[in-house]
Amino acid sequence: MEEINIKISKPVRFNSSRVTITQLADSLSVSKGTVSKALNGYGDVSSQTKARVAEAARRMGYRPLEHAQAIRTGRSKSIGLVIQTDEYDGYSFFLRDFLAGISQSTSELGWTLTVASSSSYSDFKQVVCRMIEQRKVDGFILPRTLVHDRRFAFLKRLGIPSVLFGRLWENENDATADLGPSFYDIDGESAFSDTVLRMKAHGHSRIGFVGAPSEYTYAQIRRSGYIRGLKAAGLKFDSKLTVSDMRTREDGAQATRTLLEGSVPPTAIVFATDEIAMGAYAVASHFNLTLGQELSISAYDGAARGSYMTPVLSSYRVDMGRAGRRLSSLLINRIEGKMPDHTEEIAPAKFIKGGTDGPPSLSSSELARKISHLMNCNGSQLVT
Amino acid sequence: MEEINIKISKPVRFNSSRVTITQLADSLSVSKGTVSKALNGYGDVSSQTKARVAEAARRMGYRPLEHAQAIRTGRSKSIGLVIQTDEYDGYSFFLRDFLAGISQSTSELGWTLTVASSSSYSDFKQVVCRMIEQRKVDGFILPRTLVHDRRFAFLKRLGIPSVLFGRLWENENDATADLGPSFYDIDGESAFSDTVLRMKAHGHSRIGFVGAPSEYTYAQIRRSGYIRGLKAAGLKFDSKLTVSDMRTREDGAQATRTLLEGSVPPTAIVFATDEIAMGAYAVASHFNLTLGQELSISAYDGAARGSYMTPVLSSYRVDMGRAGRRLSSLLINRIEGKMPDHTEEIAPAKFIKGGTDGPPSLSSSELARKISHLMNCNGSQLVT
DNA sequence: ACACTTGACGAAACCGATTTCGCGAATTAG
DNA sequence: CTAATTCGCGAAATCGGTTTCGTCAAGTGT
Repeated sequence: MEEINIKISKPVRFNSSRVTITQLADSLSVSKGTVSKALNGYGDVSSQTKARVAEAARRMGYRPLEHAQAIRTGRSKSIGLVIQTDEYDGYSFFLRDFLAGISQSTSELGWTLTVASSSSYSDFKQVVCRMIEQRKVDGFILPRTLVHDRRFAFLKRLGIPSVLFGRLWENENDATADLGPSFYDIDGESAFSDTVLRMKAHGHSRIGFVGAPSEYTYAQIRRSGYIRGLKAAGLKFDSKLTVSDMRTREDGAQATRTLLEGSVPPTAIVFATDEIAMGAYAVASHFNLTLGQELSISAYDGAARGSYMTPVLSSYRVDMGRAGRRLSSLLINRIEGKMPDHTEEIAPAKFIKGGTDGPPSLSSSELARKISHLMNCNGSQLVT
Repeated sequence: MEEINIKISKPVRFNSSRVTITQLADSLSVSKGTVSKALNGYGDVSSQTKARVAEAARRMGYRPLEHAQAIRTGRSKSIGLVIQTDEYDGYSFFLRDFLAGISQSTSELGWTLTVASSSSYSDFKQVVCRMIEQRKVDGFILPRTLVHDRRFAFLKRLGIPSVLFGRLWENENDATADLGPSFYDIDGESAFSDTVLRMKAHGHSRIGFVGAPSEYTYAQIRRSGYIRGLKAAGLKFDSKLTVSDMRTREDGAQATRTLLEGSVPPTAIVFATDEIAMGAYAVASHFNLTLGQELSISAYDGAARGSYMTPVLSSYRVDMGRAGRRLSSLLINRIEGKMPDHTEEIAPAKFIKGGTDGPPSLSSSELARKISHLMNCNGSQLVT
C-alpha cells in the first residue's frame, strides 16, 4: 500500500481580506450555524461555546457581511435621510453639522447613513418606496416637521420606523392608546418665552412678534412661546403686534415696517428666525433707529447667521450635531427593539447675547413720532 | 392506479410585494440562471429569449435585490461621500445643493448615496476601510481637494474608484502614462483673471489679492488666475499687494488692513472667498471708505453669502447642484466601465455683480493719505 | 455521412450569512 | 432504573441572486 500525497489546493480566491463566517467556523471546528447563533445570542448555544466564538471572532477581526445578513433578515443596518429640495433653504446652514452628527452616531453603532433627496411630496413617496422595496434602509429620520406631516403618516402606514426632528402639532389620535411619533426637538417655546421676559426686564412693554410659515411645527411652537412669555410678563396679547408666515429677509423687512408704522408701535420685536430678523436691519437703518436702543430685536436660529450683521443679532443657538446624534441613536435603538416605541426628547436652546437688544431709549409714542416724521420726509422708498 | 390530489401549499411568506427572480423565471418556464443571464446581457442567451425576459421583467416590475447581487458580485451600486468635520466650515453653505445634486443623479441611475463623516485623515481612512470591507460602496466622491491629497492617493492604492471635486495641483506621475484622477472643477482661474481685468477696466492699477489656505487646490488656482489677470492687464505682480492663507472673516479684516496701510495701497482688492472678503467691510467702515468707490472689492464663492452684506458683495456663483450631478454620474459611469478611466470637466463660474466694485474715486496716493490721517487720529483699535 | 464546433439552455454550485430541523447526550422526572 | 425532557450542536434549507459547467440539438467542414 503506497502512500500518496495529495495536495488539495482550495481555489483561494482573493477574498479582499475579509474573514467569512465559514473561515471562523473552520478555525474553531464548529459549524457556521453555531457561530451565527453564538454571535446573535441564541439560547441554543452553551455559554462556553459562545465565549469561545466571541473570542475567536474578536481575534480574527470577523465582521459579518451586512449585505448577506440583509438578504436573509431583511435588515440592512442602515438609516435613511431624505433632504427636501422643494422648501426654502432654511436649514441648509445647519445641514452639515446635522449630517455630521447623524453619521457619527450611526457609524459608531455600526450602521450606515443613506441620503436621498426629493423635490416634492410625491417624489418623497417614490424615493422612500424604492429604498424600502430594495431594503436599503430600515428606518428614516424626518427633519423639519410640519404641523400635519404627511411624511410621517405615510411611513407609519407602511410600518416603517421613523423619528422626527421636531414635533407634530396635531393630536389626531387622542382617543386611542397611540402615542404618536418619537421625536427630538428643541425647546423653542421656552426660548421665546424667555426672550419676551428678557425684553420686559429691559423695560419694554410693547413687544412684537414676527412668525415663520405656519405649516411648520416650529413656527407654532415659537409663537406659543411668545404668548406664554407675554402672560408670564403680565402683558396682554395684541394681534396688531404680530405678523405670521414670514420666510425671507425681505418678508422680515416688510413685517418690521408694518409693525413700526402702527399707531402704537412695538419698541421690541421678536423674530421667529434669524433669516427673517435680518430684514429688520435695513428698516432700522431706513428709519434711522439704533438697534439695541431705539429698537430692540431678538431671534432664533440653528446657526450663527446673524453674527454676520452689525450689530450682532441676539439669538439662540441650536446644537445640530447633538440633534443628529440623538436622532440617529434613537432610531437605531428603536429598530433594534432596545427602546420603547415612543420616545420624546427636548433639549434647550442656548441664548447668544448680541447687540440688538437692550433697554428702550424711546417710548412707543416717541418712536411713533420719530417714524411718522421720517415717513413724511422720505416718502416710502426702502432699499432692502 | 388511483389519482391523488395533493395540494402543495407553498409557505407563502409575505414577500413585501417584491418580485423575485424565481417568480419571474417560473412565470416564463425558464431557469433563473437564464433570466439572470438574459438581463445581464450575456452572450449565452438567444436574443429572442432575452426579449421575452426583458418584457416580462418590465411587466411584472421585477427589480433585482441589490443586496443579493452585492454578495455575489461585490458591487453594491452605491457611492460614498465622506464629509469632513475637521475643516473650516467653508462649504457648509453649498452642502445642501451639492448633496441634492449628487443624490438626484445617483438615484436616477438607480444607485444609492451613502454618507459618512470623518474628523481627521486617519479617521477618514478608517471610515473608508469599513465601507469598503463591508462593500457598502463602490467608489467615492472626494470634495475639496488639497494640493497633495492623501485621500485620493489612499483610495488609488486600494484600487477604489474615486472622482474629485476640484483638481490636484501636483504632477507627481509625470513620466508615466498615468493620467491622474478624474475630476470636475470650476474654472476659478478664469474667474479671477476676469476679475482683475474688470478692475483694470474700471481704472484700477493697484490691485491686491487675499488668498485662501494654500493647501487647498482652489487657493492655488485662484491665485494663479489673479496672476494671469495681471499679466493680461499689463500690470506687474507686486508681492506687497498679496496676502495668503486667510480663512476667516477676521483674517480677511487683518489682511485688508495690512494691504491698505502699505505705502502705495491697492485701490481694489480681490478676495479668494466671500468669507474672507466680509472682513473688508469692517475695515472699510473703520477707515471711512465707501466700498465700490474709494475701495473696490470682489470675491468668489459658491453661495450668495455676500448678499447679506450692504453693499452686496460682487462675487462669483458656482452651481453646486450641477457639480454634484456631474460628479455622481461621472463616478458611476466609470465604475460601470462605460467611460474612460480619466475624465476632466471644467465648468465656468458665473459673475454676480454687486455694489462693491467700480471706478476708483481716489488714487492710491490719495487713499494712502486718507488712511494714514485716520490712523494718526484714531489710534489703531478696530472692531471686527 | 461523420466528426466538430457552436448556440441555447438547465442544473447546480456559489456568495455569506440566518434559521429550521433533527439527533444524540445529558439531565430530570416518575 | 427507565421514560421523558432539555441542551447543545451539526446538517441542511433558505434568502435572492450570479456564474460555472455539462448537455443536447443544430449547424459546419471535409
